[in-house]
Amino acid sequence: MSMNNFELYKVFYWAAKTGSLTKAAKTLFLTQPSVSHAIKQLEDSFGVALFSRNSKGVSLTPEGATLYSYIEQSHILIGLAEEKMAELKKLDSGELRIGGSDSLFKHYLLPYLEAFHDEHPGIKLQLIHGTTPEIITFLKEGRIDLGVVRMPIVDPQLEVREGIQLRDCFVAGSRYAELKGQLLSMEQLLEYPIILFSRNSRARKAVNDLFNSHGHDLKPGIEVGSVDLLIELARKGLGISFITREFVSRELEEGSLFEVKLDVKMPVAQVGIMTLRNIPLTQAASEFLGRIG
Amino acid sequence: MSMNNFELYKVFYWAAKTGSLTKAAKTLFLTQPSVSHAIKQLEDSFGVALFSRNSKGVSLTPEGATLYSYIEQSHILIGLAEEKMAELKKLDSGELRIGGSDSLFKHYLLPYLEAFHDEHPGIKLQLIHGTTPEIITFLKEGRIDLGVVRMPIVDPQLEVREGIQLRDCFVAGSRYAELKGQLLSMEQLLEYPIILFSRNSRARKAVNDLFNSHGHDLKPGIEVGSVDLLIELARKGLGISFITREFVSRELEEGSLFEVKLDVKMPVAQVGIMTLRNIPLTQAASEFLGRIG
DNA sequence: AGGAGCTATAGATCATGTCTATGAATAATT
DNA sequence: AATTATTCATAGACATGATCTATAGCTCCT
Repeated sequence: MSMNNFELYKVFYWAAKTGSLTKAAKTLFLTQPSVSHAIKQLEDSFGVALFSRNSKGVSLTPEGATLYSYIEQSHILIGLAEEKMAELKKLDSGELRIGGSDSLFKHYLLPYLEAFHDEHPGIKLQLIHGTTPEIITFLKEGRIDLGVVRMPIVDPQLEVREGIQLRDCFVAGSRYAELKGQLLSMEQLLEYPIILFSRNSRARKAVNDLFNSHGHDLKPGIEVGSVDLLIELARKGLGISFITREFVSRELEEGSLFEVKLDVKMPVAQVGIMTLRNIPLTQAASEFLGRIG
Repeated sequence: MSMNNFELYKVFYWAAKTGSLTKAAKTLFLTQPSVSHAIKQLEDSFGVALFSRNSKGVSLTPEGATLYSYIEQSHILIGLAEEKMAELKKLDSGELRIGGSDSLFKHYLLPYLEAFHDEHPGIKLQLIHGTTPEIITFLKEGRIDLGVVRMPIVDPQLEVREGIQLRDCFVAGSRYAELKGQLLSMEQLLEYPIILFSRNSRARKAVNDLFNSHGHDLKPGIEVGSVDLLIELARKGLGISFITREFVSRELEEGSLFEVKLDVKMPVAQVGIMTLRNIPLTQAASEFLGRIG
């Protein structure tokens, strides 16, 4: 296995393509003797003449033509590769794969995603939703570039940046207008029907723990599976929803919902943006990260 | 247009393929720092990380994987090219294109062609027949590697090697047995029906000139278009054939034909093997030339 | 804690690619 | 026919840059 210096093939390519060692030299910003020497090296290594030299340049011998048919392809591929890398660098292509919960996508990331997409329409966006442990698995398997979940995350393989702070709260609609401005105790609150996000969500666990630690048991009247439904049901007056305040900021502003304040401090949750420690980010991911931070 | 040193891609290929800079270094007979440095150059040139370094080697980033998909192809092509060149050198493949007359192919080149083909069955043989000027044109157009014709050839672009000497003569079959061993004059010969090769052949022109220079006119009783027919008709007794002696050596030996001797010196023709001056020969052609010479 | 992997970094070295200068051949000028 | 302008080849000097040695840092495993 001899294996020539690949650089020689670049010289050969241009010599063959231009039909002139002099022109090849100019193309490659070399001198003509350098090109002459490079071609000679190739010819010596193969023991075969690649060009016939005539008075107005060079032309390929049959063997040279055979070689060229391979090298041309090869050269084109490298050219494409270099173009592609430039594209990736300029964020004209590539992809950005983010894992998280649908509600975080919608209520937290959406504006960033929109801006990013506007600026880099060539980047394919992929949003993968799942639970926090699922997201972590995806990240470790290399299926996503970023994970966006609620803190705390403790995993030595992960590097976690802090995102927005989420403050959970109870909200109600006009049906319970009498509670507006009041400060309720847990007991008082528990007399109303409560709407909670279902299952294994971190927010749900946090609020249950909070009530338990005060000797109460928070049992929902209604359990739903989406943040949108939490909002909708609260507006319709079916109960008091436990929800992340940032997700209902619009409704709170326009007055279709108001916060039901408790006399205990509500838990604060950090959004964490996870990446794999020591694994380089893609261009797209690092650009996107810069925007969130 | 920046254009990296292609040699870097060779290093990148092996680093990606082996998943280890150390292994790549061993493959390339380099040291690990050299490989590390080469990869760094590539990464700097693209402004993108190509590998993530972990404790047991390296693995491609998405950008690195993109690059690899191109470089792998490119590398494979160069590998194929180098294999192909080795094949051409070893005469395991390639082609040999010879121009000439059918009779020269059959009666002069055939044994060489057979031997060459036996030894190098991978070489595709191509025989192109035509008149001398046609052969010369083919040669200059690069459609054949060698031309085999009768001398003299005068063309500054051509390099001519001498091949076998051809001595033309008249031959007859048993029908004219009385002429065997005799020395005829031109007048005497002209009383017999003469069989000549037709038209614009060089041999025909030579013999006509010979007779003209002695004040005679050689008019054929029969004109044929192939050497085989010249032989066949003479054997069948339809006349006396003018033919190249080397083409009927078998018949002369076995006695089915005998030479009709004239009292004038018969012209001698050299076979010339033409190649283009200053144009390198293919491996196959130069090997073949060595055998003829 | 120690060892055995791995890669990164710094700096010295030296080989290799590149240059200059020149020659030789051919073709187009004059 | 002599001149000029191309082309590529060759030789030798030079310097760039690839490669090496030595070392450090990190992670994993015993």
